[in-house]
Amino acid sequence: MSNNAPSIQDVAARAGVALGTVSNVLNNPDLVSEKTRAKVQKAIMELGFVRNDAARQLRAGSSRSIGLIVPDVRNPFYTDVARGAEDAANEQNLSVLLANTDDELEREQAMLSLFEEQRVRGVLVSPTGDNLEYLKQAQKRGTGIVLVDRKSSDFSSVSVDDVAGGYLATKHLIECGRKHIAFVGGPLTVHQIADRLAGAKKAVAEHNDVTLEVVETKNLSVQSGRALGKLVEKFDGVFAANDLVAIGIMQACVVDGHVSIPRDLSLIGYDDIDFAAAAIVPLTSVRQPSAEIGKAAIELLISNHGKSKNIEFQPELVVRSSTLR
Amino acid sequence: MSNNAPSIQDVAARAGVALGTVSNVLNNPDLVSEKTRAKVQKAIMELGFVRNDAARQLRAGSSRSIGLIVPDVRNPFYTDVARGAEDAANEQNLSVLLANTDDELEREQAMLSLFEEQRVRGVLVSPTGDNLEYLKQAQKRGTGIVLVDRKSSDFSSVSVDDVAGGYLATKHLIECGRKHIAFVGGPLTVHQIADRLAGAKKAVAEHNDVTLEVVETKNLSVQSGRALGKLVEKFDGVFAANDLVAIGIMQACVVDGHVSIPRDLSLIGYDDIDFAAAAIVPLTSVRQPSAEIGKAAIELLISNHGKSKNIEFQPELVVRSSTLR
DNA sequence: TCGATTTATTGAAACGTTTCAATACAATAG
DNA sequence: CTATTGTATTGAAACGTTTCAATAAATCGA
Repeated sequence: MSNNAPSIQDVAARAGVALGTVSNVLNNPDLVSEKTRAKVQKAIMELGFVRNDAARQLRAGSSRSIGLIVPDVRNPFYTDVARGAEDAANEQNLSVLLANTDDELEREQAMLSLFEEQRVRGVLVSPTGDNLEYLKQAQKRGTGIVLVDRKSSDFSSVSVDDVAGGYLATKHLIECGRKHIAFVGGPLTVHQIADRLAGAKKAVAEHNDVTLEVVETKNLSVQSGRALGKLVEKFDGVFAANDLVAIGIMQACVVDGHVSIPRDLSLIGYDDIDFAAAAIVPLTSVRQPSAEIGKAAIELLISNHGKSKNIEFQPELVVRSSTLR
Repeated sequence: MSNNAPSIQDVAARAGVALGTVSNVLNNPDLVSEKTRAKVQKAIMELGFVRNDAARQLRAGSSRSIGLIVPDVRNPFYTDVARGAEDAANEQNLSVLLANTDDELEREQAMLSLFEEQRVRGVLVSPTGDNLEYLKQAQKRGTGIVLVDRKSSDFSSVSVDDVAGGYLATKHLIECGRKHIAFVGGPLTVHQIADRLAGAKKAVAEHNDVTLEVVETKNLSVQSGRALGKLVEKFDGVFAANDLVAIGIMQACVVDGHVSIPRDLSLIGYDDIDFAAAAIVPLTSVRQPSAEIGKAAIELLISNHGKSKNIEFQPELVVRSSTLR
């Protein structure tokens, strides 16, 4: 930015009015006579005046942005959440700024600090780690925090019942007649993943001829799934902790060639992203209402008057070819 | 944010030092003696002080954020670009804030204004429309602008030769023996799409027994592709303007059932997103170096001293099953 | 015509930082 | 012991808005 951007003062001088009048044109146009308003507008145009938001915020105290911190922008689930949040925010004339942490706690904290320093209206965050202490600190300082895709009694939150989702998925595999099931995903320290696994264990526990094995991955990317390669051959059913991993596994099977889905292997994912339906073998998945999650989170943030509130959606099984018998 | 967040003044009082010293602890720690620094740090902790970025920026003039405006966050191509940009920015201790416009010019302008008012370090933008006038205005006002995935002599830019890409794709279809080719995508007012079409026309013009027909869509989403349904039956080759549309078309064919890819129809997409390789039929595509584009754009923005500079990458054909003969 | 009311405009004060010239103090050299 | 240099600390000024009490101008009623 050039060092001498025109200020409200400059506009006032050029329009031949007082500085307060320019401010009124900007913020309370109906307090200003039509004639004066026109003069000021003209001066604004001619000078190319752009309001300095830093000064505005400093004086007015509040910002019109909301921060959204996600662990992986490349996961369509999160961009779907973001779209839902955006739509809800735009209705209130607020903007959503998206920040990516790449699963790194350090970046998560840096982004939170950035948003706190910017005094955003609030922050929606899908925390990657298990320690929410620093989020509590932020909340204590007065920053509105809403947890997304994660539940905690200390914050408002919008989540999906991941235990139920894991149970649904695994029960479906069992109903397809599968006996040797693998749960693929990680790191297991991630809450959502641990919950999905818990649900899976619950379903398996109801049948004493079914086994469940955990194959932990570094993260939930297509690459992680693909890297497993033949590892899946010893199983007849795989529950992947999200669709990206499932798609990766599917790619590995196709390259390998001699594992056929769903004949040799039933595969189920999680999230039901748009691409699940378009996969090599259309992927059975557990649907989370992503856009609604984003929308609900914004509403919670805006209406939050002290009390924290937890919204939990129920997941839904979407059966496609990858688990047909 | 609670109305009375502690200020530097409060910290100074508590630590028993002057306000300027606190500022130095924050910005020039080596100017402050170890003893004093410790006292101040302690006070900061105890009060839960968070620097007010608005005030900081107002006085210091510069921000540490860069805006990135994309037409569609749900298109993996753009999130890949974002990741590249982020990585490059983080190296310089800068943050990238992502804004989505959903192909709406109005939102594009609103987001640009937001970033301008925030006096960001610069804005990377992949403009949706054809009229770049308002971007020129912003540039004239002093905001650093770098065009992404779009070329113009008025701005620095990082683009890919879309005419060459369109040519590559179409030539490949022709080499597969296809005679009745459809170009699917839209709106054609979008520059990239028009260029890809131009490339396609060029390739077709070299053969007098090949026809090219344009099927215009409202946008480049999976839904748009899927909505076409049987429309594609009259062609034996389809060049989709991006992978999302191609995947949608593929879904429609699979549901329909009696169009087989690649036997009846050769299908090629554009962007080579991760999911292309994982599609029902692995999708041939034209690869754009997305992360490199983001990285180059940041570097251009940072090093931009007056002169505008255009970087153009060359696209690359990635052949998969959807166009095997 | 005059006071009362409404409407439009004014400009000083405040927001919380960074900056920087001024000052205080400590260490060193002669 | 003084002069010089270097190191730490200080606090007023400035950044560009919004806010708001005060004033000016216009309108109205009788």
